[in-house]
Amino acid sequence: MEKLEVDPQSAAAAMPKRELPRTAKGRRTRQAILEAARICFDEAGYTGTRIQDITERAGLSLGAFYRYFDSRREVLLAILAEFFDSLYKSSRSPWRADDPGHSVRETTLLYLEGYSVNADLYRLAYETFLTDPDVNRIWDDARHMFYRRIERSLRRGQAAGLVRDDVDCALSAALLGGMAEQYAFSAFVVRSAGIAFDLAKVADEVSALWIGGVGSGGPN
Amino acid sequence: MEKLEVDPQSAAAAMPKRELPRTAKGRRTRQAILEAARICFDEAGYTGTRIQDITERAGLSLGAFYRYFDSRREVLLAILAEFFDSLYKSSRSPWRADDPGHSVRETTLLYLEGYSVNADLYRLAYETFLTDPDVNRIWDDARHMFYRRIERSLRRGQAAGLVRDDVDCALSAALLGGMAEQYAFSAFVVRSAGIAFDLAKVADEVSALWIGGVGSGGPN
Amino acid sequence: MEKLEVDPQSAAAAMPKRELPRTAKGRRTRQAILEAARICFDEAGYTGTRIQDITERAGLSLGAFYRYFDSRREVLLAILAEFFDSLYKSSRSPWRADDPGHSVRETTLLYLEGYSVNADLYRLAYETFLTDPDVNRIWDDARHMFYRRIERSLRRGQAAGLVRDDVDCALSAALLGGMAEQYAFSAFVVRSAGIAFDLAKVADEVSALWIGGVGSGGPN
Amino acid sequence: MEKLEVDPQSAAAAMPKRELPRTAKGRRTRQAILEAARICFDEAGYTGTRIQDITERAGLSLGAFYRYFDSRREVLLAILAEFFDSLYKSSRSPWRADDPGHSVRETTLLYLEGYSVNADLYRLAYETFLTDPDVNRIWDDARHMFYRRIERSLRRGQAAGLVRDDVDCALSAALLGGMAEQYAFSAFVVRSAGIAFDLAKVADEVSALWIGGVGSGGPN
DNA sequence: TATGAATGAGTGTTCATTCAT
DNA sequence: GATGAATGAACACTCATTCAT
Repeated sequence: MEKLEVDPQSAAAAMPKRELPRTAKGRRTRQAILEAARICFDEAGYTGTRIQDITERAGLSLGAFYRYFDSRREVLLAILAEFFDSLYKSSRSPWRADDPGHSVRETTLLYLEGYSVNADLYRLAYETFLTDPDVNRIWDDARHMFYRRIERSLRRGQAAGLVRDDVDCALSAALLGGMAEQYAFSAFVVRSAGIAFDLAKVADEVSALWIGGVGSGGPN
Repeated sequence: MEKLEVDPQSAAAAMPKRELPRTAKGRRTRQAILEAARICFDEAGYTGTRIQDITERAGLSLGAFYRYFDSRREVLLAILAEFFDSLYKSSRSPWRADDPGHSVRETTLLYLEGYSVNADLYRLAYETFLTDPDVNRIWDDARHMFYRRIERSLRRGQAAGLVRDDVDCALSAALLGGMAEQYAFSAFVVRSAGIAFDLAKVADEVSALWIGGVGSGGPN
Repeated sequence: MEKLEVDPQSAAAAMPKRELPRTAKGRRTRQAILEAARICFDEAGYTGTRIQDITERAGLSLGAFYRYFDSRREVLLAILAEFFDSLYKSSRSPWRADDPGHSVRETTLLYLEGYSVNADLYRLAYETFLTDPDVNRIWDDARHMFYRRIERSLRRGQAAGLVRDDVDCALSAALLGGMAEQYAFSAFVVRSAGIAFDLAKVADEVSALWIGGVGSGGPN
Repeated sequence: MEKLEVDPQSAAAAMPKRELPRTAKGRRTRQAILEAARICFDEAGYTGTRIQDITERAGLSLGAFYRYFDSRREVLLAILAEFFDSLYKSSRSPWRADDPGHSVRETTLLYLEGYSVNADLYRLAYETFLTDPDVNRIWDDARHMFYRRIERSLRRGQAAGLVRDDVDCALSAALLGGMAEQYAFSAFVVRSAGIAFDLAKVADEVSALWIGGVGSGGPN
């Protein structure tokens, strides 16, 4: 049943792939460019990064870039596509039906920690999604995969009598999921001074709000 | 007591003010530039808008721009500062202590509607806040004013026994407020196909989650 | 009857005209660029001329170029279109029906002299017509206007019994016209050492071949 | 007497020869490059062809090119030199002194057909002769060999009383030869829509103009 | 002999900004 | 106040050529 999540329209699949370099040296160079680009984007932002900045950091000449990518944008997409793709794959935490609160806490904590570690990529996505339809799409796909997982949990909860019947699972999933997402945004992207809590505490609070918010008041 | 909200660091106040034009004609021209810029930013994004695009749309020569602004960025800040400033002033909906659910619903709906109407400005903020510290600051200020209002409500609720005592009001305020904000983001900025609900229904659901999430189960 | 020659598809008319500069200064600058370009193209060829060469020779900064033209190619077309257009207008030498030999000599001499004076533009055309369809077209149009004039003369000659009836006027016009054109090509474009005759002598010989070649042997 | 035609300055002889590859495989590769280049030049023009285009079409790596040629220009010269050299050798059609008209017709037709078959190479020559002195020279040499053959015929004609004594043989040869050359240019290089006659008919008309143009009116 | 990775000078083009009118 | 011409730094991208394997 989980197979439905293997979206054939997945992020990476949609890229206009230029075939990978044949030699090992070429593959190493391509990788070096990607890594250098990620660092440059993090330091100076996407707009603030020139192609030459990337190649310089990678210890390459300017021209080398164009053997592997057509444009700065293509690097951006390669980086983000791979990242969002990895989210598809890695977002598997076991769900304990007997203890939803624990599961929510666990999932939320993992999510926040993952976000924190990759905050530079989220920042990159925020900087570019408005002007790049492809970024917008692959990111939104990832987001909805995340929401759909919550939605399925809510439905299971309704079936088990743990979740109120009047809850609209799709909408609530977006709202509940958005809670953690927006928190991460404020904390790790905006880096707002006003939002600096311990992640475990945040996960606890999210879990409490969630359970209370949708819970039937029945056995939880 | 509301005086605390009159932030001396308020958005508009922080702008490096060039004094307004003396003549009425000058003021009209300045305004025309601002309006043209907002349209251009909406159509082509901030990065995609050249100063000449703005003056052309305003029916002016390129040189005219520099009589009123030093740079495109200054226009951006003038537009966003004024907008976020207006949020400070307009966000006053009466709070009915006897019916928190109604108040949350009402406030949320107003928020979403206001977001929807000014979605172009939120988009503009999303495009620029990462590369422009001033945008980041004035936007984050506005956001926290919003969160602090929620926080105060929660504290009042705790005092009245309506809100569980173990709720961390500051954190929960951010989480609950973020729920609506993230929804608006998905719906009006990302314009995600997967997020298209009736705003009233969203407000209802937000209210339900909210009340359930923090409610003491006592008289609500 | 001559109005038929006013080809509405004329060269200059087909150009994607960017409107001329409004101010006198602007018009002078545009003209300076055209003149500088013509010299550069003459000295270094079209391919050997960089846009910066043009602006430097015109005493302008590089950026100035783009206020008046979108590309080097546009300058090329402006120069050649105007030139071939002027050929349309200037190619009017009176025809003396009583002395065709004289008329041919006269017309040929004018043609060769005009070619010689503008040899740089013909060279420019030869360098570019194969890669630029517009150059090919406007030049071919000019050439055929030239051929059609000969064709009309031949038809008049046939009507007057001066030209053999079995002469195919259209084909012969191209062949006879081509004689002078190819001579000019060798002499002024190729600058072949083997082709250096006095132009008056060439005109004489062309006339003799022409009259003999198509003449009926009747009263000429 | 024909020895005069063995031009010691002959085209191919003037090339800065890099010795041919030793192995059979090497010779095949070199030939493959030449053939690929000819096709590329035909399809995209000389300017529009990159060295990589050539090697790709030849099924080789980019680096392979430099084992056989130093530059794109050298390939160009190799192709054109060989072609114009072959013209030297092949342009031998028997001359029937008793029937000059037939001979002219025959020679002209062969010339036009040969031009038509190798139109791509003539186009290549037209694209490059202005910027490449070597192309200019080897082509002009070929052209003048062609003219000199006509000139000799005219002299023989004068000796035989078939050609008017006042004809300047050298000049007339260029003019008469130019007639066919210019026709071929219009038809096969410019590909002008206005010039599409049957080649046999063109040869007929050329012959008629030629005989009439220089003929003494004596026994022809 | 052949490969394909790497180089870097060269050039077109954009666009914020200044300035004379 | 307004115009539009002029500037020039900045950057993307190309491609002939070299070289290690």
